[in-house]
This record gives sequence, structure tokens and C-alpha cells, in this order.
Amino acid sequence: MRTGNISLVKKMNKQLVLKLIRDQHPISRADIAKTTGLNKATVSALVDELIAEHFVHESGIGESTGGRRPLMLRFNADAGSLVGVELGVNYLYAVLTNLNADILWEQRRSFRPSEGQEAIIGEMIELIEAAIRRAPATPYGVMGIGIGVPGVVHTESGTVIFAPNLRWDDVALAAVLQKQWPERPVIVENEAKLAALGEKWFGAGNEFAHFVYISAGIGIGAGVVLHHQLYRGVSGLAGEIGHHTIDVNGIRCSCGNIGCWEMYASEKYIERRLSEEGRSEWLDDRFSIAAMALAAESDEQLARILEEAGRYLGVGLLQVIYAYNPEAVIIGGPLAQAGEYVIGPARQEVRKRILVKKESEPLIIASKLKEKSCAIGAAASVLETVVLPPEYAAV
Amino acid sequence: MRTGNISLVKKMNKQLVLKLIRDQHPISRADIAKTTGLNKATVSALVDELIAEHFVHESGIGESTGGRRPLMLRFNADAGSLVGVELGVNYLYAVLTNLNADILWEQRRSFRPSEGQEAIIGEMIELIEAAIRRAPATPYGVMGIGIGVPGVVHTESGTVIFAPNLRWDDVALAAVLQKQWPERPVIVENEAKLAALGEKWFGAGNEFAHFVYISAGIGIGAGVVLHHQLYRGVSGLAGEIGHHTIDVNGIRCSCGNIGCWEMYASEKYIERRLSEEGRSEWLDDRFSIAAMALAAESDEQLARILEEAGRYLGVGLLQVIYAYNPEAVIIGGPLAQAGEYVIGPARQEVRKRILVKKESEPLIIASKLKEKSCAIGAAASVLETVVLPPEYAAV
DNA sequence: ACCATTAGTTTATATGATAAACTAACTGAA
DNA sequence: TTCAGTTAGTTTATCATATAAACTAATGGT
Repeated sequence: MRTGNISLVKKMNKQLVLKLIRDQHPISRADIAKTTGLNKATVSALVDELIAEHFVHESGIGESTGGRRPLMLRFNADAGSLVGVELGVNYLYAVLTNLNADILWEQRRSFRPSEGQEAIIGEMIELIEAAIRRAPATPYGVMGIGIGVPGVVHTESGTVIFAPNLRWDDVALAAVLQKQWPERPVIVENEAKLAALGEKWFGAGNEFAHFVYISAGIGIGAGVVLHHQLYRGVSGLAGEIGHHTIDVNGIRCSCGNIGCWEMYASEKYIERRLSEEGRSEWLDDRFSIAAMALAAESDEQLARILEEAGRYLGVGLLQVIYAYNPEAVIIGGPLAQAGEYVIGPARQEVRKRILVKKESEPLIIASKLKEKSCAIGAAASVLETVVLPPEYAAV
Repeated sequence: MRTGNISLVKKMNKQLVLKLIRDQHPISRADIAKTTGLNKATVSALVDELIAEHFVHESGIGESTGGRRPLMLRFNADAGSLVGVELGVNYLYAVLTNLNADILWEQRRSFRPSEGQEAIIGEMIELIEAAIRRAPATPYGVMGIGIGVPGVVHTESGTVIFAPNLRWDDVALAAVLQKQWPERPVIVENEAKLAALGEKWFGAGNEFAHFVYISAGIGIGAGVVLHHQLYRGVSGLAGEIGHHTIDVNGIRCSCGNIGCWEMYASEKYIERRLSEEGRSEWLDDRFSIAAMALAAESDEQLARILEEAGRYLGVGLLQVIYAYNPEAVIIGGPLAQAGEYVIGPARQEVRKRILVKKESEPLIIASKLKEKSCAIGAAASVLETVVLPPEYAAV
């Protein structure tokens, strides 16, 4: 049971100070004391520890405001490195970053979905090894490894419970990787959830306490951030909203159900419509929403198909809004590459259909990290675990 | 900004101890120390304060387990009283309870929906006055007043923003009541959210960290409890899931949208089906699901209509499950009076359609507080505000 | 030149948790 | 019946941490 011992107070305050420095650097001790309400002496003591731990450094002398000039503090993004990996349906994408999510090295590899689990995990290990080799000399070195997977994950054990597009079932991914790097934290999590973390720490979600990241690609997944924290639910299924019904008499979904949202507001829908409209020339191996959006500028038919998907996206967003009532909805994943072709109609549809107008309408915006959301989020998950754990929360 | 000063630690520990006593009484100081991990001296000091504040009392000597016999502690449910009011579409229901939600007095009054705001609020004030007059002599007296309303509420100001069934818009209810009782906290909140609180503190939600209470009556509303706390969203709209679309090509809803869940899994649906099937003899003033369920035992047609509604309830529950991934879903409101006629088919539908079987399937159970959920929840909201605030949570 | 102002440190103090020693009260077995 | 062992609860001394206030340091403006 979490009792409040005195060292908890210290932890909380130290976290608070570190977070403030990260958010508002350069900042002086005096300013920290003013904005947090902590005593100057307390701030000085905590800052000294943070400096000793290499997470903060003094970055020179600031401007005087009529008295002694302040010593400015900065978050030390080079205290260590992070490895983030996105496991896609037919590719692996890895990044090595500093603590500020600046990409120091990245690599993308394709594989055929037909390759077995073993082979794919083997490639992943190689990729992570390559990343670790490139890590610069820093006080902490590589602080951990985060992996985003397209499926439902049991986080405690790092097991991939269910990943239909990979045809994985109960794969103990974290255990395998942990054996490879016993000394580093390994985090396995759903790709949309990690992308949400990425946007929260380094992207479009920065300023919101409650937001939902929508990953619209082959299917639809979501990462839900409530009270500044990722919400997972009891078994990590929270946010699997691609299977929200939007039409009980609609099309059968691969999940066995009928009329799921992801049959209407995803690449699946666009592909179906392209072939229905006799535009199957777009349906080759290199199918890309980005290219389609480009072509749509002078091709009304393509534009219309994208807009249809956007409208369906909006229909489903209503349910997201009613469920979570977020400040913002961030649209990411391949579909977001169509930009305003998709997001505009979605926004319109929401405005048209929503119940209580002003109060409840969230911002609907595009992902900032784009195709890097997941990998950067995977790195961010390490940051959050090791360096900046969320505020001490309800039990 | 919430800094960790030392008195925060004390508050946390005191809350922890009080909660433990409430949950597990009778319990000894030694047991509290063991289960919380707090030092015996700390526990004794905190318990002494709680006793001085009348929230705890010693209830005699317990059984020895081979040594000195323990002094058993109990939560003092009679330290004060709570007033909870449910504002229905055409009735008011008020309860006066002790801190254990034991009903000391209750009263129900009907009104015609055509009566104006003023008149209704006037009746409410009379009712609350009557409740306060009945309050027994206790150390704290009436500790506050909670009001549940069928609509969207801005909690900080206690304003009813939007209550379509009452035709209320921006009514500053809390302000009016607060003027009447300036010294007592007045809480105005959505009825489903309060009912969820009621079930959390005194009903079927007690053992769950994450659960959703579904209030199925004329419409569908929900109260969402995540991490043991009511989740409201940015503007109190979280849980307005009655307007989740389940059929884009379906029936027009009063909200302007099409195919909303509450057109299919509510009293509205049952009334529609009754008249479609030529059973409009049930549609008089005293229409009641409970009576219908009773008659359904020997009337297949009625049973079938209830089951249909139950199946639609299940279809919509999938979306609740995918959104929140709760441990349990508690079905309340008038529709729940049909018991297994509705809940059974809902359960089946969920089981049939759900994506990841075992892991994600929540318990689907009936409300325990029945038609009293909201009023008791309103009382509980006072308890939570004044006596047992939620664990100190994320910022 | 020096006073008012701001930045940051040092020192003394208060709060509250804790460990250890203590008193109190009981059980069970010799 | 007695006493060793055990459990409950209190008292006392100590420790960790935040804070207030006094201090030193450094600066700008008159």
C-alpha cells in the first residue's frame, strides 16, 4: 500500500523541479521557487542533486532584472540515449535518440509478412544492436528499449496477446529481448498507445491533459491520455476503438463483428472504394495515401474518396468525444498523410453532429511526429519509465 | 502547483487509515500498521486524531491471538448526515442518510414537466429543507447536499448546461441552493455520474478500480470510474455515450444525429416496439419496465421486445468495453428492472462479438442500489468531497 | 559611491515518520 | 499457579525533509 513517507515528498518535488526545468528551460532557481511555491533552499538542494545526477546542467548566466544575474538551468538531453522501435506489419523502424527525442540514428527495414516470428524477432534484435552500437558516450548510455507493436499487449509481462495483422498470438516478446539485454528496461506496448505518448512528450499533445491519438492505417487504434497519463484499462484494451460499430447493418469486419469503424475510416475503406470506382491502378505494392493526396489536387474522384473516409472518421470521432471528452484529438497514421482532405471533412462531420456545441468540441489536429510517432513514442516510454515517471497518481 | 510539503504526507496517511477502517472495520491499530506498512506509533497518532474528529470510535476489545487483546476501531457512520436528491424528468426524490448511506428519511414527489424551472427548484428547496429538519443530532450535522440532474453539468459552477428532457439550458442550480444554505457544500452533477459514485461507495462497484455504470432509462447515460475515480473529461461530457452511433442508416435521434444507441437500448425503443407490435395497452401513464418484465414471464411477445433491447444494449456495450476496458459494467436505470430479460441477452451479444475473448470481457451485472443509485450517489458525492477525498491524484 | 533589488546559500527550526524501548494484557504450558 | 512468550499499544529519541529568516553575492540605477 502506498503510504506517504517523507522521501515520497522529496521524490515528488524533485520530479516537479525536473519537469519544470525540462518544460521551461532555461530557468533559474529563483524562478523555479516562484512558480512551484517551493522554498528557495529546497529548490537549491534538489537542483544540486539533479546536477550531480547529470539530468540538469547550468548553462550560463541570464539577464539581470535589476539585481544579481541568475544562473540558468537546462535539462541535459545528453544524459543518456533511448532506443525506440516500431514493429509494423511488414517493416521495422528503429530510432536512437537523446532524451529530447532528437534522432541520432534511424533505420528502416522491410520484411515479408510471411516470415515467421523467429525471423522477425531476429531482425529486431539485430536492429536494436545496431542502434546501441551507435549510441554516443553519455553518463547513462542507452537507458532502455521501447517497442511498439500493432496489437494488444500485456504490459507487465511484455507479451503480445493478439496481433491479427501479424498473426501473432501470445508472443512473449519482452522476455526474449530482456534476455538479450538483461540490464536495460525493455517496454513492449501497443503502437497507438506509444504514439500517443510520443505526441504527449514531443508532439501535438504537449499542452493537453486529456487527449486521444488516433492511429488510422490498415485499421484504427487509439492511445488515450487522461490526466496527462496513458490510460490502458484493466487488460490493455482501452482504445481499441477501431471496432466501434458505426453501422449494425454494415460490412462484416475481420473481427467477426459487423459495421466496425475501421471498415470505413481506414486504408481498407480507401482500397475498397478505389476498386469499386475502377481506380485499381492505385492498388499496387507501393500504395500510399500521401501520393494519393498529392494526385487528388487535380483528380476529383480521388479527392472524393479521401473525403468520404474523412467523413466516416468524423462519425466515429463523435463516439471518441462522448467517451473521453478530450481537449484534443490527434489524427495520426498513414491516413493522416492525406492532411486536410481527411481531417477537414472529419471536423465538419463532428461539428454537424455533436450534441453540446462549444463546450464539448475538441481540437481535431494532425499528428506532429507523423510516421515517427510510434518509434519516438517507444523512446518516450523509456524516458517516462526511467527518468520522468508520471506524477504520483491515485491508487 | 502541487508541491509535496510534509503536511501532504500526513493528509495522505490519515486518509489511508480512515479508508482502511471504513473498509475493514472492526480493525485494530496493530492490524492497520501491518496492512499499511506504517509505523505503529504513526498509526496511533493518526487514529487518536480521527477519534477526536468523531470519524472513528473504539468499539470494544477484540479476540486475543495469543497476547494482549486489541482495541477494535470502527468507522463512525453517525458523525454526520448527508442529503442526496435526484431530479428526474417528472419527479424529485430525496434521501437523508448517515455516512454509511443508511437511509434515515426519504421522500418522493412528482411534478408535471410543464412546471417551470422556478417552481421545480422551489419544490426542491422545500424537499431539502424537510430532509435537513429530520437530521439527527450528530457532531457534524448535515455535511452537504448533492443533487443529480439528467443532463450535462459544469461542476465547478454547478450549472446545468444542457438538460434536454427537462428543457433546461444554463441553469445555475448550485448557486441558487448555495444561497439558501451558504454554510454547506452543494454539489450538482449528472445523474449517471452520481449513480456511478453511489455504486462505487455503497453498491456493485465497490471492488473495482475501473467500471462503467450505465443508466438506461429514457436515454442512456454513463458514469465512468477509472482508477477508483469518477472521470469527467474536460467539460463533463465524458460518458454521454447514449449518442454513440450504432447504425449510420438508422433512426433519427432527438440529438439530430442518426442511429444513436439510446434509440435502441432504452425505454424509447421499448415504447416504439410496443406500439409497432400493437401492444399499446402498455403505453399509458404508469408504463413501467418492472411490470412488463413480470408480465413477460407468461407473454412471449413482451419477453421478445425486452430481449431485443437487451441485445442492442450489448451491441453498444462493446463500444464501452473498447473505450474503457473496465473490470465491470453495471447496468442501472429503469431498463435494469427487467433484470435478466435485458442483461442476459446483452451479455450474450458481448460474448459473441468481442474481439479478444477472456482478457477483455468485463463482468456485466445489475445495479445494486436500484432506483436509489442516483440519490445515494448524490449523498456519496458529499461524503467524497467532505470526508473521504480520493487519493491524491495525478496533476 | 551606494542603495535598492534580485539570486542564491547557510542556519535554525518545525513537522511528521520511524525505530527502539517501554508498559499493558493476554495465552498456554510447566 | 506461575511465568515465559506473545501481541497491543505508548513513549522517547532520532532522522529526513521543508521552511523561514538571515546571510552573502552580484547587479543596475541614481
